[in-house]
Amino acid sequence: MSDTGTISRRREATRQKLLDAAAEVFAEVGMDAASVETICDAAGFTRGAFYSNFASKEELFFALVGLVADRRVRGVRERVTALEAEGRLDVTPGNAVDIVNHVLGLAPDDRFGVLLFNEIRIHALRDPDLAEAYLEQEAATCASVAQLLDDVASQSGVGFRLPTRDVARILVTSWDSAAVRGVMAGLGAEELGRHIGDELGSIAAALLVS
Amino acid sequence: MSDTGTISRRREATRQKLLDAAAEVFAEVGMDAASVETICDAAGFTRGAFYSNFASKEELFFALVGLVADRRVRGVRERVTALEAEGRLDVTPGNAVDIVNHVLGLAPDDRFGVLLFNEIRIHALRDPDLAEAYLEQEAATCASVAQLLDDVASQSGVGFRLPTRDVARILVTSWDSAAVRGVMAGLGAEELGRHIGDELGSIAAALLVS
DNA sequence: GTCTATAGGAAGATAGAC
DNA sequence: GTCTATCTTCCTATAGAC
Repeated sequence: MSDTGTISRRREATRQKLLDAAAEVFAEVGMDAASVETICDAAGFTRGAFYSNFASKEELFFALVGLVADRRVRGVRERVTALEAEGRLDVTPGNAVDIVNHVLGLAPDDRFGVLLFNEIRIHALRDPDLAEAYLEQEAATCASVAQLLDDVASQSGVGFRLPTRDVARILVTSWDSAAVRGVMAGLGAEELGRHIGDELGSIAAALLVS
Repeated sequence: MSDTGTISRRREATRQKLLDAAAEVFAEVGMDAASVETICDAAGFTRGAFYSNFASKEELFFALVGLVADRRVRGVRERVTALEAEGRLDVTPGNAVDIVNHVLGLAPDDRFGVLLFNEIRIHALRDPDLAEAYLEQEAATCASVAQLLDDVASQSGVGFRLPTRDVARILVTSWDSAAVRGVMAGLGAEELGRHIGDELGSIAAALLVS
């Protein structure tokens, strides 16, 4: 049992290292341009270990998409719950941005996350299975944000010009497109965060009604 | 001179066929997964003709990006000019959508355009040269839409809750994200158009103030 | 200008050693 | 479980025929 556990754990660690390395490589050059060997080099293994853990590059990509989607949904959910647990939330045109930014915050400040996310997106556009996972993840994210907006609105006595569900969708998609523009413009981490904040700020302000 | 002209024209036609075929293949499987041979097959040529016209797959991709960006910018500009030339424009929460939809309308209804556009986008995220072209194209598109919004606002005596430049950006990016969601959901041409219209409609309505 | 033929290399995947 | 060796396939790019 100790043996099985150890073996299993080592295998799991290898798998994880391969997934992490793949995430980086996929983000940097894209899934199609990434060779299995490059991924293995980055993870510190050879192709033998790779094929002992994954049937193919595609299978690894699918697994990775599941992980990323899960992490994002769970992360947003946790941060929303944490914020709500803190008690009363003041919302103003000013800090609404920070709140959304913080809640979505999975890599708002780094190029890597944006690249990986958009790599997944383009493949989801072509593959029905991935599309389903992508849409589900986005819907879950928006639902969490909408819940936060509801909560914040009732506590602060403010309202929105649209159903919170729609507001959430606008904020989430605007966040993404602002991040894309920021990365393309070559912004660094902190500039990227500020840039996204600015864009979301004006939108949130316009949709808020007190 | 007739000979030179003919040869030149034939060459140009071949180039164009290759570019069209490449657009389709790139949209369908992505630039990295697309082989030169697949593109040639789709265009009705062999690789010899390909390399006589382009130095590499990358060069063709760059040329294609330029074409697509140009066509989009010019198309939007022309439709805006045409609309303004028609004279007075009534804008209401209802038809604002149709106007934007029509103006952006380069392939609002087909999967192909959305795929190609997003394929360009992901590569622009990784290549500074492409990024510049992409951002320039987006800025030009937004500027045209903003100009239309200005015009429409002054003629209809309505206003927006944000600078028209920001409104334009929100509409353009929302249009894109709605299109992506629509394609992922497997919507057909007419459904896709309606879906985008619905999403933009509520946003436009919320940002409009009379 | 376009085609056929081919060189040369890269990448996915497997089999067996350790 | 991981590594080395290898098979096989596919692709880019070129050279020369037509």
